Amino acid sequence: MGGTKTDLQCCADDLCVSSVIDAPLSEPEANELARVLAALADPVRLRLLSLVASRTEICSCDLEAPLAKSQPTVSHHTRVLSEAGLLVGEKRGRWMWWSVEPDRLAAVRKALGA
Amino acid sequence: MGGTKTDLQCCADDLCVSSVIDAPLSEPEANELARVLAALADPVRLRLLSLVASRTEICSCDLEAPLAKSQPTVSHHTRVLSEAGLLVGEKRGRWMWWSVEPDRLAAVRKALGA
DNA sequence: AGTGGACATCGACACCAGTCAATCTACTCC
DNA sequence: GGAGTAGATTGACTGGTGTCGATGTCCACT
Repeated sequence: MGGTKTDLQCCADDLCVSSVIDAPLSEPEANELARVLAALADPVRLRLLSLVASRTEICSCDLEAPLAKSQPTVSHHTRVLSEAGLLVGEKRGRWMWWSVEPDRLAAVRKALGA
Repeated sequence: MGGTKTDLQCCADDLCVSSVIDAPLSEPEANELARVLAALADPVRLRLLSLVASRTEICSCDLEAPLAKSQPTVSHHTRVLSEAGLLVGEKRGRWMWWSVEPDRLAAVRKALGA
């Protein structure tokens, strides 16, 4: 398993060559962009992302209470977000510290029509 | 059933008061944003949206071939996108003409962190 | 009025995604 | 080493979603 950030990127930090409204998307471009958007298209994950961003760094154990979700559920959502490249985790001691990947979110915005 | 664009908008054209990375989202904000993102999080709908944008206006019947989907499936996807406020349809004669709602996409970008 | 075409709706199917209890793994501290 | 804790993983359940054939509805044109 590992950090499967993305296999289908066209360019370095971009999700597609141009934006959705600029030119018809190819199927691979649409698939990859849809993958990242699907990671964002969940209320719990959006709140999780905004919680991480609000502190620049946060531990998994400090997410359960504000999200009102069980530990496996929180672990599931952090995994989805990190596999989408939106979150990066670093294990320090017993704790997992999460921070946002701002470039990735910027790439989504750009793909959605700069 | 009418154009249920959104019931939870905070401001006029915004999906949330500030962006995801600026402050923790409230649950209603997260729900509404997730709804729009879910409409975008499908490869077929992304390609559909980019097809409509590429011609500024397109008829439903001209979407089946490039998308390689059946007529009911195309109808389903246009419905999802229009209920999310991303597409607007106008029936002229026998044909349904679709165009994009650029403000709505801009609101999504803004919600994703200006 | 009747025919044909464009689109919406319905029903059914398969597949995927969110959730949590239970369990496993790995690390810290005594 | 042993106990306790943070987090990942597994398995099962449930609800939602993409897809299409069949059918319904509305419009245009003869």
